[in-house]
Amino acid sequence: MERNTALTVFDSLSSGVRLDVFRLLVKTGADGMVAGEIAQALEIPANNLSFHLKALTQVGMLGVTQEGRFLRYRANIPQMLDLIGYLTEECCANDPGQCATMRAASTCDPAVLPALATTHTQTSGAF
Amino acid sequence: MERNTALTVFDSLSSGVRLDVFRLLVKTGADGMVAGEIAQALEIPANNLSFHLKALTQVGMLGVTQEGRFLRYRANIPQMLDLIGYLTEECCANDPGQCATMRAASTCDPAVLPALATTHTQTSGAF
DNA sequence: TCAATAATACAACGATAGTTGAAATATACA
DNA sequence: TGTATATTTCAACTATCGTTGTATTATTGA
Repeated sequence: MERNTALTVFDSLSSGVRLDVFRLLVKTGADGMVAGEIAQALEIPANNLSFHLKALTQVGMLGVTQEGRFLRYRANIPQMLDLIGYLTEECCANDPGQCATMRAASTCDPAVLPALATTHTQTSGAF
Repeated sequence: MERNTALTVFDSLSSGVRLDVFRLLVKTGADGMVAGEIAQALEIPANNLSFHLKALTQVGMLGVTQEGRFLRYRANIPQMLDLIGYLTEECCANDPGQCATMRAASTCDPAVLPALATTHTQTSGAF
């Protein structure tokens, strides 16, 4: 992923409305949701939601398909993964052993995620 | 991770300076870097860098330790993992099979990352 | 103690983002 | 064709962010 893409994506996720929308669509996966359904689920005025859907779509985090007079939005999971890859790039260049527990992150398995916070300890003790 | 924490973290990563700083410190891992080294590496005026270091520290993405008159900054890797977990939460609630290739994301192994973009295809064909 | 260095704090300016209300486009159905 | 619905577009206002220049704090070493 290019630096500027990552910047626009992070910016797109720094709004409460857009973060809620994206996470909702991550959960629905390939099914996606129609704009009206999203507005109803998150209780956001249609025009305001439209503003944020456009922003998310322009940065590539959402895809759209028309269904009659409805617009169906879907999360762009591959781009989300690219973003994660960009952020974690060379994260353990100096000490590969430090990264052992990071391998399991960004998983869909809820059983794996809770363990991360406790198993991954920094050697510096700064936190 | 709480919603508001995720928001402030995403906001902190939506600035070019801060994204560069954080990625640099991710690479140095537990060693971290002194403020002056970061300023030199990224060619950023000291006062401006200080502004962004403070922002990153306040949202918990960086940790600081004093070494004489130097301040050493380190990336908060566990929080980065929490953020990734928050973003990808329940990402495949409806179809666990879709998530198979996502398991490998957020890894430190450079051999794994390039494969993600090609192996993970959406069933919708929207992208 | 005094000078030099590392880093932060403050003030001010210009630029950009988010929300709201009103209007417009486009599709569906009678 | 005409009306209702889904969604977007536009204008305007407020609020917030990032950079720069200047001043300040804190630590080191003579």
